[in-house]
Amino acid sequence: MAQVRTRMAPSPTGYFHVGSARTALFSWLFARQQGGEFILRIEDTDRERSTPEHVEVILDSMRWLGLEWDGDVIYQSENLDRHTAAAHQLLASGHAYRCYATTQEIAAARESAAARGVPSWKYTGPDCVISAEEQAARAAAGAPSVVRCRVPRAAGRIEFEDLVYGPQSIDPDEIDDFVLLRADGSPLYMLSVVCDDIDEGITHILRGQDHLSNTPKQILLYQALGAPVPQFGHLALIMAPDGSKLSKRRHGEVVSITTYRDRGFLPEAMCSFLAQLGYSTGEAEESELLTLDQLAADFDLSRAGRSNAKFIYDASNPKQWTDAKAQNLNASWIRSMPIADLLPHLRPWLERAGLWSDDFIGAQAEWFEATIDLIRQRFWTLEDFVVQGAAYLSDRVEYDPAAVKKNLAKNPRTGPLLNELANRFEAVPFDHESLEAALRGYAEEEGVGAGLLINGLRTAVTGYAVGPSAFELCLALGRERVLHRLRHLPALEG
RNA sequence: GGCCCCGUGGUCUAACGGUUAGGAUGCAGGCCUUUCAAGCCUGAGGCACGGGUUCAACUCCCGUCGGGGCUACCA
Repeated sequence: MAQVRTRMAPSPTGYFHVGSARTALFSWLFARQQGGEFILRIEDTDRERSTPEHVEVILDSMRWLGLEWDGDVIYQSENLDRHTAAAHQLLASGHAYRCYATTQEIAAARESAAARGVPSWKYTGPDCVISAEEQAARAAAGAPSVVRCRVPRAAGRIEFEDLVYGPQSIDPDEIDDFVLLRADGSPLYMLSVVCDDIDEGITHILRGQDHLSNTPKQILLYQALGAPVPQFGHLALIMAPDGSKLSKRRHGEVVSITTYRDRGFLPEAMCSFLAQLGYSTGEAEESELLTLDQLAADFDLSRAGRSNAKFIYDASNPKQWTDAKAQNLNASWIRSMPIADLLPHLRPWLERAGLWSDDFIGAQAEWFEATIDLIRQRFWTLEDFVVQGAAYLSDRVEYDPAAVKKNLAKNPRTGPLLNELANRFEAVPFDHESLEAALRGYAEEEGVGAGLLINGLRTAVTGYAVGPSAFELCLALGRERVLHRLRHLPALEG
């Protein structure tokens, strides 16, 4: 039994599409589950778009997601000679032929067929548009020609078993004698993919459902080339909220994997989200927070859905910039994963924001971890650690205007009360019980609700209206910072 | 237009001939009360439609409608 080998074959477009990421994920999981290999091939034959930068985006995205590939990255552009050689082999074996009809002539034939009421005209042979004599004349005159695949129309329907969609059966008369080589001799996608997949020994091809109707043509090519036909598995597509195809052009950054990385997503969250789009993790799974290893362990293509999944977001609402479920999963991962696993993801963010200290993994490690654990319970992205988190990890406080207004500025007494609260805090042991007793006692003394001071305290020392329990966070912040911030409140306009 | 694929609450999904159609997310309300984009509880919300087959259909068949893909000398 040959070893399973899957591949991901993206073309460098300048971004890595979430749908591509999902295909890559499924291919990776399948290979992993089968104990096989997963290959990455860059389909860089479109010179315009294939810049090194564009390739890097793909590699970065794949690495970030944790989808490491086996062996070196393969570049399709390096195999072009083999693709044209394959076309010549097909020409020699009679599986392909030269076509001298021009695109205009073919279009005209198609139109007139439509005018005659022929529902679907196909290019079905060398002389279906121009006569054999004319072909010979053009050949003799050295006219340009393309190489077309000779679709075996008498061989009956083309059949295959799709790993996701089940049995497929296509009438060859529904397929044109498709072009293999352009007039300039360059190979087309249909030929190139098949050649590369044969060369790389790909056994299972998982890709978007948009390739389902290309499959019969490719099967024909495998057969004509005398190669074993791999197994195909097509994955339902990810659609935009309005049901249209998700595209960078129309839908923007939300479709790009690097956006998620840059906005503080955890790759684990992205993978578990992608895995749940159009796929159901087994009933045995209690949690939706599955790691790649857990996902791979019982990966089963039969649980892949056949209907397209919508990706719901609202570009006009900052809180819904991407799918709510994705955000929820990210928050869940951030809040529940072992601190030790979270740290490697968090550290670069803190470093970039100038919030990192080596003491966090040294002298202050215990405090640091406890603090992270405390504040992450209400965080949604890694970015939260450097915005709201700054107040806990440094002397920097970012005051949220709405919070200041609500908890500090609204009641004119708040400021002075908090200033005095600093003195009360200074006079007692710095522990939860003492602080709470001091605050409540002071509130009673002044005839104000404890809530006024508690909420004011939270905003004064963290900058935000929401966060952990006020006393707990004071302990995390430490005596000096709390006292200092209570004595140096932000400007209270309005 | 032709060929192909799909159709369970807003969204992601479970149930594969007999369930009060389950879960998640989102939404609404409540609790907590010192906050909430936290936590806990409750609630509203679904089998696209019409025919069959069957004692019995979300589950099987046909049709309709709806959505999507492909239909290039793009990938």
